[in-house]
Amino acid sequence: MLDDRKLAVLRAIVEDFVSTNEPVGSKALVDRHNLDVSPATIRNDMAVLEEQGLIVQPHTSAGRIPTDRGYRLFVDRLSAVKPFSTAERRAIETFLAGAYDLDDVVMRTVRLLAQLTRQVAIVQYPSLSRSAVRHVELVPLANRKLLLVLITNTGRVEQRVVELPGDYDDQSVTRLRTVLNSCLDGHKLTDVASIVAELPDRVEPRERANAAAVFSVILETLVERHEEKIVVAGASNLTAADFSQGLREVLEALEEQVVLMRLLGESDDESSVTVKIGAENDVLGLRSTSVVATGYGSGDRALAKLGIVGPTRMDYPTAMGAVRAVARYTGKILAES
Amino acid sequence: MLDDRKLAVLRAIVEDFVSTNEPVGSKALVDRHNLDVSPATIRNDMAVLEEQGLIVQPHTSAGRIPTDRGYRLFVDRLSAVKPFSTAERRAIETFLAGAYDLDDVVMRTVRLLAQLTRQVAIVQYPSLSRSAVRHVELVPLANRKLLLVLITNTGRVEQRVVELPGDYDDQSVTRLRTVLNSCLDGHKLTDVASIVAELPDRVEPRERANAAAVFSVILETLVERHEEKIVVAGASNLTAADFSQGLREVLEALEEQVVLMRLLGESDDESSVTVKIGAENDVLGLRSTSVVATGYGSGDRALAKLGIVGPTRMDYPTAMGAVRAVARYTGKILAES
DNA sequence: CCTGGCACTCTGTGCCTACGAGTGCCAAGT
DNA sequence: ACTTGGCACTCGTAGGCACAGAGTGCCAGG
Repeated sequence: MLDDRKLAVLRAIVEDFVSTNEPVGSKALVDRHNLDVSPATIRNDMAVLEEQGLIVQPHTSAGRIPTDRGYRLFVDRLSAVKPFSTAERRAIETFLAGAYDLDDVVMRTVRLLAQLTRQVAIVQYPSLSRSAVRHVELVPLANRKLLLVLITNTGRVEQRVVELPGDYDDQSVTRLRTVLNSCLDGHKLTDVASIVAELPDRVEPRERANAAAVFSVILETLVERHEEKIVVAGASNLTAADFSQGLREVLEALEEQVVLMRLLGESDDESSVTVKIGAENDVLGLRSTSVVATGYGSGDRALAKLGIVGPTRMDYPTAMGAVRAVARYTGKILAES
Repeated sequence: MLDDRKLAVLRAIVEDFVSTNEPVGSKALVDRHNLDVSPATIRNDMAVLEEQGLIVQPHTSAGRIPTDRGYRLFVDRLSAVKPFSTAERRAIETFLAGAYDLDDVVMRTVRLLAQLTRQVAIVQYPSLSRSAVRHVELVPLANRKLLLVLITNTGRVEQRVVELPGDYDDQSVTRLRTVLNSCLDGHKLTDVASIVAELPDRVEPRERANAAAVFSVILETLVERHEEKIVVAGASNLTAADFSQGLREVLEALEEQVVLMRLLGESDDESSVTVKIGAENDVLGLRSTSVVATGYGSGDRALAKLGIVGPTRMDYPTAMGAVRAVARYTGKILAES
């Protein structure tokens, strides 16, 4: 049904349309690619491709453009991730290596990705739920108030103010700090909930009220407050692709943390680059955009995800190459620090 | 030269143009406002206003639109900040009061401001240089590495990894922590530089190398790293005002921290609302936008600034009212916490 | 100083035509 | 069975033109 030449035609249509942003006709195809057939033959092939729902023509007597399904087939079977040259990879690595703390790593990553792909880049902070506690700190702030600082092995610092039901003295704070550190240190954040549940036994009865307040804030911070932090860069790149009137909706969607989480979160395989095309993103308002994403991490396991958002008319091979390369080197940097 | 009626005409032109986005003609003016004169009279007035550079016509035989100078005069002499109703103020207050830490306060503030004004909102984090040290914490991370955590009285937490030249033991870290806290606690960040300069005398000689590394990072963090953090929200509101092709440049400018700093930073008076119109912002690419900004703080002194960015064609009285109200209540929340 | 009248200058719109790109289909060739 | 050339058909785009409408500037009169 779809022989090799028809697939080649589809590939050519996608490539031409991506680079010119104009519907591509049969004559232009045979000229620009060295297909050894006549335009009429191509037209027949095109008719079949259109019947399959892989391409459409915007209006009668215009060239064809790929549909979401067409892009999907292109990505799955007709294209390969474009690898980066060694020079490019070295540039990426040195740029990221200049970062001096976690915030800076994430910031540099998202900007780099936006610049490389000329799309909107989104990067999720290394996830709380997959990292481990490295240190817990309690800082007396004022009467009946403590600042709780949680430091993870990914260098992330979480802070919350705790309001205590009763007064405290320095000794009790020190004791509590010691208990927390000895019990939580090195444990995965996912296990913290069950550990904290058993902690009250290890605290003197008269201090339990205050301790309980601290414990509940820890749980809130780590468990209930699932909103992972996500940063965005390169929104101005959206103006290049003419979204006619959808631009507003795209910008609005990109400001919603929840939407970004869903965009990144739905992919199953964490180590490879996944592509969601057009309506495959069931986010309203992003029906005409594609998402290229992957997981990244400091070791073998993925800590979080990053990716790009752009028009469905996108240079997928290059975008996938950039996402993969950036994810790899960001993970490397995180592992080293 | 500019009598009362001419000023009233200017005011009417600004108001009409802001609400309709169409050049306003003499006939429409007398209809919509109750000026007891004929259109011809208005035309004469308009000619004078145009001669003064306060209004222009986009093309011959079109209505007039205000120039930057026209808006300037309007803001300075023809309009009053529009106060918010008590209901609105209560809504603002309760919305902000729900925040549970500094990040959340800032996040809520910027979103609120964007929503109230339907413009792009920018909020600067409470400035380091005007707050005081509340606590310094040193956390052993790995061999020859410490995590330095600085906590300010505005609830802001700064973190940096310190690479030490030599090994350390727990005791030396504890001593250093004690010294730092006793010397820096409660001092303004602006004074920290001079205090730190004298600190080496209070450290044992064999620990000076490590201590010096920590001191230099403190200085870097507080002094050299001037990039104050700024958050932006409501970029999608830019699509409502049609910037024709300048949209890309505006979006690009809004992603540059440095540009945002300049936008907010140039106003002298910190307690009142300042307005920069069009080319008064000497930032390239923001020539057709206006900035309405003010300082906000937890007490009598301003800690940082916040404001909005929008097209010069903006409802200034309402925008100024919103900026003032939000600044006031955000400051109040910060003072309470 | 205000007002009504008048001529003038634009822009925007609708309509028509011509043109060109591109297709679909068919009959003929390999 | 597939490919090819030819041909008619469809539509979107661009240019030309006339026309209406909005708005102005100016002038003479109140």
